[in-house]
Amino acid sequence: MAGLFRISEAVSIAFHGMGLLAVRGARMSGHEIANAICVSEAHLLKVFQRLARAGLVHSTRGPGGGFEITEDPRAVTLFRVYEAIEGTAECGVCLLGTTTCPFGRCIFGGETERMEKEFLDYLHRVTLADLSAKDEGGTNA
Amino acid sequence: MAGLFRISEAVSIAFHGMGLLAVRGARMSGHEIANAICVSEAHLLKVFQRLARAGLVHSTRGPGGGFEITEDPRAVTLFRVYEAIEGTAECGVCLLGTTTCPFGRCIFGGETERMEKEFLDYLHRVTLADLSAKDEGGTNA
DNA sequence: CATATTCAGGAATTATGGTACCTTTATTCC
DNA sequence: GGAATAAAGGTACCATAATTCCTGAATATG
Ligand code: FES
Ligand code: FES
Repeated sequence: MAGLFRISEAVSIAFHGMGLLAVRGARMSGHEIANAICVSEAHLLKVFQRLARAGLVHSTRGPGGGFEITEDPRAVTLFRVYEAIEGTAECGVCLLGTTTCPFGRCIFGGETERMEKEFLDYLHRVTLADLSAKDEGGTNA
Repeated sequence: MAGLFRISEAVSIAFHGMGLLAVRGARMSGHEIANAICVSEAHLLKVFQRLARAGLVHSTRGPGGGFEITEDPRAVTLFRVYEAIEGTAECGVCLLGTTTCPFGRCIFGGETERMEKEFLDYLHRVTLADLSAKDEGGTNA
């Protein structure tokens, strides 16, 4: 049940919701989105609230309202979505903070840093358009 | 301040503490270890309690007591330390659970799974002895 | 045997993340 | 125009996990 990456349910909801919006290409209400991805509507709403504040989606109130992606999905990286929810993701030098270490240098010797960077690069590279492209049998970076 | 990997402070303490014990090769009290790695003594004690229960260290009470590694450091992988603290670390198929997904297949297309596996492999590969070996030739506290 | 030292275990506290509920805005239909 | 309804915004609450604190038990020492 673990999951080695620090992906909260909130981020997962953001990825899935944004991906869905990108595929549909049309405005959807929070209720619709939550139903489509089988997730708590309350939580999804809160997540999209943050996405809206970050400017990644535009929200419209009232009947017929909902959320729509503001930019071209090809221009929106997963990293921006992640950042909107979790705040800035720095991949530090070490797994622990940079507090004084009993070892001269980091005992992980930069290996973990490299792997973190790899994940970060992935988030930077993949866009919402890539996600929807996957659904059409296409390939992906 | 983020850190992409789900490494709690507890695990970080376990890695550093065990690494230190491996380097020293001698019994150390919780107080000593905590001071050496600049970390809450209360928390370290709690962490080592779990390591003791998992059989990774042997604890001795009373004056002169403390903790010592039970096995050859070359035989103890970081994964076993991680597992002793966090419980079994499964790297699931997707970042979200396996609940119904709006997309036909996982939108991450196995990339994230591969990266999780890579990290897991790293934890399986590196032993406490490797950590101390890194220290040879470097400065140490 | 008294006493100091050190870990064990659980209780209390704090922090985080998720949920429920009420408020505001906008549309639609009389 | 006003009432009713649909939808997002915001706040307060709750659950769970992480951390600290406190008391007790074991062991060495004089
Ligand atoms: S900071 Fe201690 S090992 Fe990296
Ligand atoms: S389960 Fe939905 S994308 Fe992986």
